[in-house]
Amino acid sequence: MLSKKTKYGIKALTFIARQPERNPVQTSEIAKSENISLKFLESILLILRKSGFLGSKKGKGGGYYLIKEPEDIKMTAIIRVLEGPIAMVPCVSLNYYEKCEDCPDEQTCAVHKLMIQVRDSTLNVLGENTLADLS
Amino acid sequence: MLSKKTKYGIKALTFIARQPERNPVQTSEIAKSENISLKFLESILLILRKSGFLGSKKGKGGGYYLIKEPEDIKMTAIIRVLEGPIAMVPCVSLNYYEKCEDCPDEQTCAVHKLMIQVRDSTLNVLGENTLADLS
DNA sequence: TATTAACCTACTAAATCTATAGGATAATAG
DNA sequence: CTATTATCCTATAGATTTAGTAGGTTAATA
Repeated sequence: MLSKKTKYGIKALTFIARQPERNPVQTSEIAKSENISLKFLESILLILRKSGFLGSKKGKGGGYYLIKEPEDIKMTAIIRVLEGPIAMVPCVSLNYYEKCEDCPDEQTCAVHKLMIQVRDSTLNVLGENTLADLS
Repeated sequence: MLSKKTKYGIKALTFIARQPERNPVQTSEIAKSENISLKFLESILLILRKSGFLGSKKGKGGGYYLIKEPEDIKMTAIIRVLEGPIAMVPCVSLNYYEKCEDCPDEQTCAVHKLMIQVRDSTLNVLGENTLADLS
């Protein structure tokens, strides 16, 4: 299941991407429009800024704005930052690999084999979609 | 992320499916071989029996056995029983649908559109794989 | 100088996950 | 009939994660 953090993050990014001008959008505006808790959204946008998706401006007329073009932001990148691994088991994760404690041999593990297929098909979808496709 | 419950369940089912004879396999044997807590595994196999994947026999020589042929057991069915919805958001789940509280209109929701694609590609993989493919 | 809005840290309530405990039930062996 | 075996069932507990709240600091603008 996708966490609310990730869900809200994607919604916020598409909201910002939809703006006609590249003017900064305030957190409160997004929170109100998308029915998201203001404080929770603040923390999410902060993560997205720190990880290079957003720029920010303080004070009146401030807010968050996209740093890159929407078509250059893949959904894989957003989800990896907010949700973590895309794979359903750590032992098939490309970016967050971890060995399974219980599993003596990955190569012969049934779950491993299956989850590689799931990962690849998911990566395919998320890699082909950009923020521009969602806006 | 896949829960350990689901992971162990799949491992146990493939273990049972791999048996040369259709003789019952004891929980303790699976637990030992697959490094799974015995009591935890007991509860998992119980679920799998109650949901129609396994039959059981008590007493000496007892254990669990497959009711259907491995090639007739799709991974979608197993995962839905152990993990719940395959979709990443409830609002695109086919078997566990729920409306999102925050979302006024599903049809225009960016997350919704994206997650339908992810769901379909995942369903495709899990629907084409059966227990026989993993054994 | 006042206002605005991002920035930052810490905390908390609730839910979920991963088991564990302790026994009840039913089948088989002797 | 009795002991043994292995499934069956309920309750509970510790750990982790999630989703959010509280309360303030910093920096830009008017």
